[in-house]
Amino acid sequence: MKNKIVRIKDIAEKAEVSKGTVDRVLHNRGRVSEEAREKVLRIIQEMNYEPNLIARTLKSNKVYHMAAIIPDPLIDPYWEAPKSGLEKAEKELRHYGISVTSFIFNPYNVDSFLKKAKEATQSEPDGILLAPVFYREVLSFFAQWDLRRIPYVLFNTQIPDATPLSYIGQDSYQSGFLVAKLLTFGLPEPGTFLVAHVYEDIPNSAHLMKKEEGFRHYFVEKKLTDKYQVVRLELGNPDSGLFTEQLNKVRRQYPDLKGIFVTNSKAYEIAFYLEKHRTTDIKLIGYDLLPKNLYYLETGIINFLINQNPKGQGYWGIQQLTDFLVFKKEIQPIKYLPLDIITQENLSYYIDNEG
Amino acid sequence: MKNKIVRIKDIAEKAEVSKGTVDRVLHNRGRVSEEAREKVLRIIQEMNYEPNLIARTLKSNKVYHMAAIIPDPLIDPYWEAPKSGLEKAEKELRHYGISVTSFIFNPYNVDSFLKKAKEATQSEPDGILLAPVFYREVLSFFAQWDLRRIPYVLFNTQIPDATPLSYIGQDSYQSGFLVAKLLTFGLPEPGTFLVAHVYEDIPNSAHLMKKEEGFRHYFVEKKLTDKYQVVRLELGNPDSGLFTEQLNKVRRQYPDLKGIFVTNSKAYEIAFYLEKHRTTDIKLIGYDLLPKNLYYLETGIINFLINQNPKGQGYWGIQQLTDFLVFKKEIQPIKYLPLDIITQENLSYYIDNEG
DNA sequence: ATTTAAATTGTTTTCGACCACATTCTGGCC
DNA sequence: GGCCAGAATGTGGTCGAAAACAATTTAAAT
Repeated sequence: MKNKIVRIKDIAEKAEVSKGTVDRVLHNRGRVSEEAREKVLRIIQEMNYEPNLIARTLKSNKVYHMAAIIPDPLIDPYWEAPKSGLEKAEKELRHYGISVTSFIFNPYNVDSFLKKAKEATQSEPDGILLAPVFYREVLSFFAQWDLRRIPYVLFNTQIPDATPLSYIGQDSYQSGFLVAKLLTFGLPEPGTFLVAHVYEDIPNSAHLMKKEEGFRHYFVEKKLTDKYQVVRLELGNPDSGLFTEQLNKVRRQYPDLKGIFVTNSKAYEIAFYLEKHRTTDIKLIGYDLLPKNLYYLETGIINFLINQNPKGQGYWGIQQLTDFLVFKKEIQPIKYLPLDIITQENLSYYIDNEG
Repeated sequence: MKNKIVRIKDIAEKAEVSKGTVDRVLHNRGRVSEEAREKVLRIIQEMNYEPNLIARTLKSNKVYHMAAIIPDPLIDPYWEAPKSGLEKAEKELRHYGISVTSFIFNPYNVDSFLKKAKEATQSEPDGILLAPVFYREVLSFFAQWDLRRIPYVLFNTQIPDATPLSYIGQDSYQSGFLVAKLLTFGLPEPGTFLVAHVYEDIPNSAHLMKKEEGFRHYFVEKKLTDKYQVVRLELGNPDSGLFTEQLNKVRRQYPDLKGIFVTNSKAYEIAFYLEKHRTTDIKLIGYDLLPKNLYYLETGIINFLINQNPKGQGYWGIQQLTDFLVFKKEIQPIKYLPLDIITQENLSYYIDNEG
């Protein structure tokens, strides 16, 4: 009953070979006779051997350098969370020889991205964690890294034509689908919904389009297209007068506006507008637990937020790279994080909690 | 770049003593001259030494026996998840010398619980994980364990008069509060809500009362008591005819019944009833991602489920005990798990995912 | 049959913390 | 000076996996 822990030595004894031979079989190195190989493999199966990761990492105290290429949190506060997540992972994994260097670029400036991605590549890292916000520009780097056999993990934005070690983030399509459900839940009368893209480079943001697609598809699938109408709006810089004017126009044009779906983390900009215009009958759903969003969630202007768990994305990104490089585990190519539905009432359990 | 990892040997060299002396200083054992002690302590500070946990746990191959006292999954399928969670933790932590023995009792039989709890205590475990479903009976065990200095972690049910190492689970009050929000979200007309306790020993289930309390309090706090009415019902064995009769009676009595809140994982029993009676205008919210619940979530009879993350509760319970016993970490006395809101559209990301 | 290279298998050290054991040092006493 | 207790300090083996290194066996060539 008491399954004692099986060591290489135990296998060696049972197979009547030396531990050197077992080691060679385990790692497919050196030369081993077919006979010995089979016997050892059989006994490994039988005894259900699992290598002791503690001992393994103690021995090979190699240092793994990882490069994290992420946008500047000072420019867009959304990126604070992934950064703190990867820092948390680095701290936990330091004893496994993990060291992370951040390369921080301006998310509104392609050249800044190119420069930092180049620097990161030149630092010859053992692994790369990347938020690929510039769809077109990132492709040539993928080619380089593939060539140099540097594993890279993407997060936040899913890129169709890439074969990263892993993608970590949400299923954008499904998240739009979910938002549609929440906005229509319990609504008796027909009306109009607005999909708002706030201050984004839309052609370069495939994931935002996926969200809209999922949103719209909900109405088709549930046969609600007669009852509800969906319109879209691309909003510019929130600090400009144009922003307000665009929203005014939409409200005039669709007096039966029932809800707004903000596809990125800037729901607070719309909430600010709604508050100023004392509009309380329009439901508002957006993404991410930024302080400004939380403020409007508390006041009730934002009804729900979808938590993209950005901290977790940074954290799991480093974890995945470590699992691959250090522990040689199988990596799932897509790690979808859950679509957490956040409201005033369950908010506190998602803040500064969870890996 | 001076990130070289500091070892005991490095400190010994710098302090011009042997590593034995450094060890004695670190662990306050044996005798060390005041002079040497101070010098070593100073250098430990200077070099910012942190012991290598990997090496430490490799050496000390002590085995920690943990006892998990949990209800029988064959009697109530809810308990499968915690069991699989703690098994997952055991597997991950086996190399740290963690071994878990389960003591499984019948959740509808006090004597069975007493017997198993006694057995567990007699096995002299290094730590205990417990689902304290019998409020009164468990108290004397707490006293025993406190006396014997056996750390115990509670999960699922919070017990007011206990000082466990840690409680893991949800805030029951807040979860009822959240359900009220969801049931009333977007509802224009007034109506009645039913709090249904299905087949439970209510006086002994303080956490279910907490849920009801939170639920009712929502209406008070939001000043909705004029608009909505809340009634409660304690239902017996779902297999009996009485069960159906009770529900029939409630529906006759409150024709404006708008929603039902099932306080435990047995929402599927009510869903079965609603389906049979072709009732589609009553919203239904319950707990936990049991297969039967998921079936009715898919068909739309259950609108939302609150995920209590029972697998995570088992998992984190063992993790907390390990952090305490093996890694000597500080343990937070309450670890509230998030109140995950589950609907058809985000369900898949919560199933068989996550630790 | 002897030599030799190749193929196979065995042995030993290393990683860092820990701990039992061994050794050296100090001061007090005859 | 010599002896000894007790205080202070040093040494070396252990954990399991890994990998460098050493030794042995096999098969082919002369």
